[in-house]
Amino acid sequence: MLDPTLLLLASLADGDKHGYAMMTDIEAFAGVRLGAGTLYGAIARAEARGLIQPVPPAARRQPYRLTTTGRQHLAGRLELLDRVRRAAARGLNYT
Amino acid sequence: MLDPTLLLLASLADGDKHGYAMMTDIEAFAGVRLGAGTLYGAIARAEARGLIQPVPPAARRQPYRLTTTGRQHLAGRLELLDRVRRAAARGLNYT
DNA sequence: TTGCGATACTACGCAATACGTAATAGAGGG
DNA sequence: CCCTCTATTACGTATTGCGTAGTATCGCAA
Repeated sequence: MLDPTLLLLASLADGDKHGYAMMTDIEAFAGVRLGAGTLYGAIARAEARGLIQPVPPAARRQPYRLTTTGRQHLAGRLELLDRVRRAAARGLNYT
Repeated sequence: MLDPTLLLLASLADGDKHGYAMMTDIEAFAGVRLGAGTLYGAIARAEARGLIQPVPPAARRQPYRLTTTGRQHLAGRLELLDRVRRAAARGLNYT
């Protein structure tokens, strides 16, 4: 309902992060706490789609980095969402 | 992947519309054409959730209207998406 | 007048995915 | 020593996205 992929990519735009760090970051900026299943599922799918890539792990952590594709995908998605926002603004008094 | 519910609510913010009109409207403002299954499925769910309500039908058309709840839901969702946008802008050079 | 594309929706089924929960395990504080 | 936080894996279910097919009306052009 909230597209965890978008949240995940937005979190990684800031810099490399491992799963749990994304979880807390997303909670901080979006106010939603993704469950483990949701988050790690989305991470696996994003990696399979080439949107993110794993970077050398440290201890129990597996950090990920946005790929160029992922960055483009994120930018495209934000552009689309902005079009939706403008469309909604036609009837909604939303700035 | 694109949350048809958001698109549908954004379309209805403009004024009452029936399914097919939403389809063409959404295609116009977002550039995506939702399949019949996607759209009418999302409409049924949005109605069940009280986000939209049917208004008196004309001929073969069943128009819908945003409820107050739906309008609030849309506004909340747009606000959330704007927070995501700002978060993404931390690392992405996106205006 | 018929044939075709657009309009408008219903129904169905599969595949993807969101989401909750449990299990595992190290680390640090009280 | 226990509890909470960190960090991830695994698993089941329910929702949902999405394609396709089917039905039917309408307008228009050949």
